[in-house]
Amino acid sequence: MTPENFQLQLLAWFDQSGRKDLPWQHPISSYRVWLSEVMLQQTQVVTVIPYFNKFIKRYPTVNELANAPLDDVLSLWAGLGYYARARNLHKAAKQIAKAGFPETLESLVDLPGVGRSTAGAVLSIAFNKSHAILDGNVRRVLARFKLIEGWTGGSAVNKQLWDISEYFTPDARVADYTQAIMDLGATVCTRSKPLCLQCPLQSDCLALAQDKVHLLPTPKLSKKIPVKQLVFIIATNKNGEILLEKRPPTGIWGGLWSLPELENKQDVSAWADKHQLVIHKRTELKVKRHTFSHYHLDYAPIQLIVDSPTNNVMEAGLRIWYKHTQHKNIALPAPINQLFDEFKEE
DNA sequence: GAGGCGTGGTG
DNA sequence: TCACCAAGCCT
Repeated sequence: MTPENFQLQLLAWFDQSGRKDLPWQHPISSYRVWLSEVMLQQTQVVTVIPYFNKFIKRYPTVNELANAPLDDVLSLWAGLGYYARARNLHKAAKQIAKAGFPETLESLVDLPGVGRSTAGAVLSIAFNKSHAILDGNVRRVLARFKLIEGWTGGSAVNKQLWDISEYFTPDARVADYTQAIMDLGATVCTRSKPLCLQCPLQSDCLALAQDKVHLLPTPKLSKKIPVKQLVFIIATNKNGEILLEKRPPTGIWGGLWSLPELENKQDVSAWADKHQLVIHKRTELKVKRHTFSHYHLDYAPIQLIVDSPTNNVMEAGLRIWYKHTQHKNIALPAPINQLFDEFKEE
């Protein structure tokens, strides 16, 4: 199938069945497309929509995002995951505010958090410039259409797919084309139960012809992920406030606020002594599991009712007493938020 | 190249 | 309950 034919079929399908009412499509701007593409990294559309709307409401322009404190940005991002994206977004916004919005592949990839595929998406969708993308949807569509076997993350297969993606990317109507091929992957050429009978490319799809659609793209060999254990301290003072700690700027939940952590529950009293807290009551809650992409976390919440001396100066900026029943404008990891929600019900 | 980095939905 | 998955990027 020629690229022209491929594009024609895809665009005709898009005009009929593509998604044209996503929040970042009205209106289209470089800032809105960039923001949405970063949020959509490894994240589904339905999850992103409310976060995108919150961000646009709070930060209508990139300048307002650039001038916001990182803590505020993280608090809006809380729950969306992969928090390096928020930290990079903020850093990139500052660069854009100073130097203007980049309009070339090289300058876009220079932004933190923007790789080749995100850059291609911004250039094609926001500027209608002819650049290819290779996200999960496009990988799946192209791997099937051209019957490319082998894990698509491997360098050889990866290069092959980029070449194919560039080969099919048109000069005209690139914005629609890019949206079209992603939409096709998201709604027709899905990982499980693909709707091949509705596909505009079915007549030339090699995987369909050989009945190998369900085998492609080849999944990565899965490894067993480890289990880590720790104790979360829920220390509540007489004002009903809970002690929170600021996490390091990088690593898991980087830059967010979380509960103090201990390796095991024998360390609780030593921990309390260290922070000059007198324990009045101690309750061990049921162990729960939170699963990350790369490990399981089995955490045992231990609730402590404590007295803390007046003027108990916490390390500046790294510890706070937090009223979880009130304002929520603080960045908490999802499982911590869930834990607090359970408390509120009582 | 391989591993770190979230979360919620699904079968 | 559990493995797997979804619009990747960075080190």
